[in-house]
Amino acid sequence: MGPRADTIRERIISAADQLFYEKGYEQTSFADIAQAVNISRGNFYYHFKTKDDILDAVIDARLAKTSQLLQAWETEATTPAERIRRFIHILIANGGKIQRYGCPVGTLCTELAKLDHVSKDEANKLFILFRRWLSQQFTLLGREADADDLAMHLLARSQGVATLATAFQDEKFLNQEVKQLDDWLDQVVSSTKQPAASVIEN
Amino acid sequence: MGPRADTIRERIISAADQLFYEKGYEQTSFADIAQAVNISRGNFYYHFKTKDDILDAVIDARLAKTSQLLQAWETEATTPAERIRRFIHILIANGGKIQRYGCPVGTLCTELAKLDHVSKDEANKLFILFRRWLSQQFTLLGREADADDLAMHLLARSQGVATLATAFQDEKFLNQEVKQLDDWLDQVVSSTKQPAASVIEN
DNA sequence: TTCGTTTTAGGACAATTGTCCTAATTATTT
DNA sequence: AAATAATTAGGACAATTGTCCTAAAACGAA
Repeated sequence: MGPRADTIRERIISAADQLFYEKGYEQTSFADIAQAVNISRGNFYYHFKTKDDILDAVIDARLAKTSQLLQAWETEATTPAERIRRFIHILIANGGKIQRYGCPVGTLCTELAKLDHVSKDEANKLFILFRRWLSQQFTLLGREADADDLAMHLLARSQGVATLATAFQDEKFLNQEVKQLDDWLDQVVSSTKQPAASVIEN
Repeated sequence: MGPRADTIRERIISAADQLFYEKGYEQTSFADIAQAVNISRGNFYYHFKTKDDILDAVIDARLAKTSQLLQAWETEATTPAERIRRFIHILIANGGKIQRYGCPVGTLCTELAKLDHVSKDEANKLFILFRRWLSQQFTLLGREADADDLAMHLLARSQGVATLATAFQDEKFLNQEVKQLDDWLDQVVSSTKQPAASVIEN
């Protein structure tokens, strides 16, 4: 495959990734991507046969990047609560882009669902990735019983905040909701008897 | 305006409304709408000059329909808490469609935001309509201080549930989250001193 | 250099897009 | 019945879409 770090193929994927996010998948044309990468539209076919192929490559890239991010959080943050908080705070870290373009995961999945696109399940894997990871963190927190429910709940809350932040472009609201999520997490932590790590009995 | 109940104009708006919801605005063509209404593509121009004109008409129709719905809730439900609960439960009432196409308000606003469409502010009025109405109900509940925050919070929660319900097609999750919203509302009510409405005793 | 492979640019292709015009057909009024 | 207005169908229009072909250029190995 591509050992070199900056192959044309990777530059195409990177440009498509950004454009799909900012303009949406259907609204982004071959011409748009070609222009962004500075290659001719004809040459495009050499690297990707169809537009769907690009989409799949972009989703794969996002999956890899997300996987990497989650892994980094695991090494950077020592406690599961801290890790979950990292997730919550991407709402602020990416606040500017979210206010302009929404959540990259949610908006893509919603668009593909409406199109009934063949790759919609592939895109949903991005959600699944976060879901599994969050679920795992809640389990480590000692909430194995409802870890997945908590993960889904947090995912939903984040999605909702992102959607309204896009519509209203309201940074105060965004910060407010993040604070509430922080409080919610604190409550989950404090209402849990004992972290499961290194604990013998439940 | 149109006194007759089933003019071609209204049938166009109705068909466009549905198609915009199911396929998205950009992904819906003149041909799609013309076929749904069973008129020729050429004739279309007589009723609407541009596609943007249809969008504006659809948004206006949705605003009117939403306004009517909220007003109906006000007469059907006597207490503000009951009215807010009506809002929460559209997630279940429209559950099937939401799982397939997402929330009609959220998905339209997000799409228009990404397109940076001229009518995006017009579409956002749908959100504003709900926001104001919910805020008013929370005020009646006796929460004038944070009524708007509560309204935004509830809006966000609903949007998030809708987005994940679309991605995961999970009815159990949807019902679960609605129950949590119900509980949340109960808590808001019980933590409030006195309803402001003309009630003598609670 | 010469050969063979990789990569490129340019354009053809049919289909579809939103928009717009015109001639014919209805419907309404006189 | 005649005249006027409202509504329609059909198609033209240029632009853009995703896809695909081919000939030239760039490259690397011999």
